[in-house]
Amino acid sequence: MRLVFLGTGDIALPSFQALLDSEHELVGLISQPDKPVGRKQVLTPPKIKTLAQKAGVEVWQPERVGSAETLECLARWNAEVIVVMAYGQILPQALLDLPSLACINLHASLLPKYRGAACIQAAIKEGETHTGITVIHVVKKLDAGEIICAHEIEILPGETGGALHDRLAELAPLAMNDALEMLEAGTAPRVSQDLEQVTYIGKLLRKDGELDFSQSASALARQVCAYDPWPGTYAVLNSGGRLKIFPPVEVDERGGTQGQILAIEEGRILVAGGEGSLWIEGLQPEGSRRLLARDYLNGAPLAVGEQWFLARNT
RNA sequence: CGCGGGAUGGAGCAGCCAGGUAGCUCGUCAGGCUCAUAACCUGAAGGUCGUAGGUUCAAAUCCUACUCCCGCAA
Repeated sequence: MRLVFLGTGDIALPSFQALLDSEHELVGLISQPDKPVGRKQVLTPPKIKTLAQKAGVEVWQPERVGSAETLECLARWNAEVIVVMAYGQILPQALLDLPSLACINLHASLLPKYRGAACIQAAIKEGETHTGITVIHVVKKLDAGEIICAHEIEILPGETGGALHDRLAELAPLAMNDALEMLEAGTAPRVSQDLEQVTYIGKLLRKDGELDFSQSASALARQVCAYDPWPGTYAVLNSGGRLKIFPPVEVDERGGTQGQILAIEEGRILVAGGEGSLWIEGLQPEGSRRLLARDYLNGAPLAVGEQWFLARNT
């Protein structure tokens, strides 16, 4: 089939590569414009753009995907199917109508749960045991289209958002190929999403990584894992300032005053949450680099019983 | 020129403001204690104090420039 790919995020890389390696004719890539990245704000192209250019696939990076030029470009490419994954803009109806067969989206959750941007992290944070890639028809409403197929994987204990992201990236081409085969054969199902089950997850901000120690230790642990490496999690120190917390963390049954140090053993620090407590092993003070709790303790000795993190009453 | 913190033996920090003997908690090594130990005791090794200039009798400390690391914001 004649295909066009819309994607920006790294999670789309394996799927894009799979199309390059396939029998299909990949005629173009639409990706977000190069963006300034990091502290130095260096203008960086999306990796998928570099990959496309190496493979000799035409690339188009519009500011707005609904622009007249973009629609002209797409019309010229004349795709049968448009494949979208982690593109980062809402697609206008005019664009959805262009492909002769379908415009499909690879979404990194088991829809209808976790529509939206931070679906991978949400699945871990909410304590799901499974997640996956869902292939849907793109409609104007975000992630609301009919389902073609879904591939499921188990979320491993203690798995981080980053690790799950990478596994879902590798899973995506399998789901995509299934969907493309069925579309080509004309046997693709169109299953409506159960509206009762719909949840929506917006973009994550750095601020979402703040740990609230009135939450149960298991909820805190899931948050730490889910938000690694982005947006990361931090605790607000009782003395002011922030301390980043990294996985792995371990839940303990012991309880105490929220934010209080209950024990220091084997280079790990046990802090009380709203219910149970959390063993912390990796952390990073402001202005410093990432440390093991063991090393941190050498320079900033903490005592058992000390109120380390701010207790929240909410 | 977006705002801010930092660079001191192998690790994490203090010392800097009010210049004058290199300090703390660990680690390493050796010895001791012990049935034994990651525990305890004793001792030792290990540092051009990020780089380059400047001020001074004297600079980790004050001044200037630079390099690198990090937090926030984007």
